[in-house]
Amino acid sequence: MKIGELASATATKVETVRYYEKIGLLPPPARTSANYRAYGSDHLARLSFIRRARDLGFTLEAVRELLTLSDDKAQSCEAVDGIARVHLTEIDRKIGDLSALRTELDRVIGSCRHGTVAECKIIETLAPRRKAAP
Amino acid sequence: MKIGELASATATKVETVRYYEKIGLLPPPARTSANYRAYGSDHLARLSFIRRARDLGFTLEAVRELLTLSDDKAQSCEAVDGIARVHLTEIDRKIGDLSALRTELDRVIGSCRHGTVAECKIIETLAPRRKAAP
DNA sequence: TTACCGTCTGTAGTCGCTACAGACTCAAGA
DNA sequence: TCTTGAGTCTGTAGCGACTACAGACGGTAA
Repeated sequence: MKIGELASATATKVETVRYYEKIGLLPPPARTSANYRAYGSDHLARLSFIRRARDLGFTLEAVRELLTLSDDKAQSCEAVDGIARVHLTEIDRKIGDLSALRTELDRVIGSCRHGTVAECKIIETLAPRRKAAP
Repeated sequence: MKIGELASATATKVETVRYYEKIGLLPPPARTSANYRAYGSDHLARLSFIRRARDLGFTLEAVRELLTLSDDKAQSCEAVDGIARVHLTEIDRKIGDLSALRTELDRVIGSCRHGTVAECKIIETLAPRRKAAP
């Protein structure tokens, strides 16, 4: 299959496929006589793996590790589990951060009395001239 | 005050302060005879504003808008409120995405039977050879 | 044949910094 | 006085994960 077909089969942009090849995540495929990339089902499987892992928020570096690990079928999957767990912890941290942020931003917005900028509580919160009431 | 003082007063790195100047977010300050940047309280206030807005997750472009708006004190603060609300929506979207991701990743990890990679459910989920049971 | 895709390579841009390299200025201690 | 060491200067390159071109070539249908 050609790069465009592979790309649409995996919901990836053509440029991204070439990028993955460039950084060594996807092996260089054979070429047609016209120098077009010719992919097989192994490429499709590998790219699907990459995209799925990316969708789950793994970094490309983590994806690279997962790919290496998945190549050694006899090995214990502890390392795989470890990577996933680290990633889960990271996601929990991000959710926590964003939730705190949300609360704060909500408070800031809630204080808006829709007057002029001079009396805008949002601006005031961002740039406290004097200490705001606690 | 010198750049290092300004930086530590706002919990910013020196390089970041210079970066903000370069992209026009912070006006170029006066210079000492030794060509050191010499900041005043206006710079401190403006950088504090920037940092606070950044802490709340606004992009630099949004910060730029907020700064422009906050300069016109007579104007209605509707635009300010609007930017904040758009940002809040964005945060809600991110939290939703991450939560869905968390559920999915948790499911994937929960399926790990700690065997070999060949039978690893995590890898299997990422690279479904055949359709997995629903 | 002409139009219009798709593909090729290579490079530069995105965001928000961060990390150098190599030169300077300044203040304090021996 | 000399010498450290820390701070500052400019400029450039790097990060992650793409994305967007430019300019050339290939393939196909009307």
